[in-house]
Amino acid sequence: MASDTAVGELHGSVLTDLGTRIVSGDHRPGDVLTLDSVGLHYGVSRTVAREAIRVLESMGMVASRRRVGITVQPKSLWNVFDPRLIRWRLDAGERTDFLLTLSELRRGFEPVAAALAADRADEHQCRILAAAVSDMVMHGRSGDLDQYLLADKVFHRTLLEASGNEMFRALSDVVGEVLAGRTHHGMMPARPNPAAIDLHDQVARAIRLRDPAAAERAMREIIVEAAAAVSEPADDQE
Amino acid sequence: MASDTAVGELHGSVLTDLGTRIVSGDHRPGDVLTLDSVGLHYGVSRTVAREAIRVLESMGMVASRRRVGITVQPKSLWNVFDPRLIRWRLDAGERTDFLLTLSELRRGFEPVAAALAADRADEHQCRILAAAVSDMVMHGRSGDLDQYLLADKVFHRTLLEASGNEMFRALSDVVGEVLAGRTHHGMMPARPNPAAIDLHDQVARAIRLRDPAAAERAMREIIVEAAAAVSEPADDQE
DNA sequence: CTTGCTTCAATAGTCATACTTTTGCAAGAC
DNA sequence: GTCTTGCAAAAGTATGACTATTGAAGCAAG
Repeated sequence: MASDTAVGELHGSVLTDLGTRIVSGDHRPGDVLTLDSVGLHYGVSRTVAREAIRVLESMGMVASRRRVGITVQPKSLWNVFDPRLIRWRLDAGERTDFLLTLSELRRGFEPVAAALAADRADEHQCRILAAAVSDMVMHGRSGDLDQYLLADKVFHRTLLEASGNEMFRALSDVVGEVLAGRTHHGMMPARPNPAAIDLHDQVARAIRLRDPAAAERAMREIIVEAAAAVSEPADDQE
Repeated sequence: MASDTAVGELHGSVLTDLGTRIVSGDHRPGDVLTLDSVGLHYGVSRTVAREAIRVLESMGMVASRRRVGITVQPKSLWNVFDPRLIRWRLDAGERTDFLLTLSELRRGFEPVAAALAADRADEHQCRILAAAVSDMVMHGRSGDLDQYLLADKVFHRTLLEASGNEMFRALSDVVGEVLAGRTHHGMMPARPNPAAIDLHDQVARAIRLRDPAAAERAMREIIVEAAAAVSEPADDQE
């Protein structure tokens, strides 16, 4: 049955499809499914349907009750930090709005992560940060936005790692998505703002010099600069 | 056998017990289970065992592979923002360390949430904030720490709600736990610092006056004050 | 007409079993 | 020593039967 798909992880595909449909508004809060309907729809056994539903339930996206069925839950109950859910929402239509939400989140934690990194980063991490900045300078000059983005991601990921706080580390992908979203949605000047790169350099230096306050301050300015760049997209001022 | 869940939710109790055991180090990363062993251990069918494992897998805590079994994953792969996981870790031995991690997180996002709330809070939320502050004053004077904690929680929860950012809102429970942890671990002076209460008042006022910068600044000072209070526990200076 | 009780049926929850698929490992072939 | 082959362990899937819960309809009493 349904053997045209890669066998061995049926529950996974059902989960992904159901999750995507809920996120995209295909199934709306209050809608009711049943195990049988799910099994029938996807051509899978109840066993598989149950496992997919169980995971969605653990993400707060559905609730299942006897005699009633499986109810899609309101957004306010979702585990919005679940990486899978974040992925689905980025892939769905609300991408731009959601990127804004994630940006606000980033604005909150990244400066603090920088401060912590200034206390805790090791030699190796400091070197990676410096190298990333150097790459940003190079690819910023040449105007290679893809390579620039890559270096930018390495910088921020390393910084969050160096913060020594596992919660911050877990948000690396979020920051990566925000950065990627910016470049891939024309919210980036054709040539990265040298001032922004300089701020990254300041952060890296402050971390190496074990100056939390300076690191936090510079990181905060990075975020401010990014927000400003978004509001006035292609305004060249270099 | 973790009977905190009623019958009819066997998978839930298995899940809770397994999760707790993993968090508490009873099962360590690299350890291998099998569905049969789980089923046997808890006296449940493979179906139920599978569902519990599936959820743990979705939390990044285990990975299951054919012919190998179910492997406990290293901490670095866990979905550390999952509310259930947070609960388990708070209940387990590493409570104090973990509260510190959460405090750092809070230090990051709560000032930003305050700034956003200054833009977005509605009349009703402003009133709740003011009422919470007033309660804090009252119970702070009378020295009723439990009631004080309650008002404090309401304040912060309302503020995060008012931020209008669902990610921040989802962290309400984390902040609540941090606050509760502080009072229940003797990290609180016998009588709350009046300066701290005044800072809460400043935040509430700044939000009502639509002054994001002031709200953010005052909230940041609240966090600083809290950190200072922890480092010098019973040092009365009122 | 309203209230409360009873019955019914829909639906999730659980279990046991049989079968399929993948894959680590060991034994043998070269 | 390296490659191939085959075996068995374990998860993945499917099915059917049974249990438990519960919303709702129907009925009875006030």
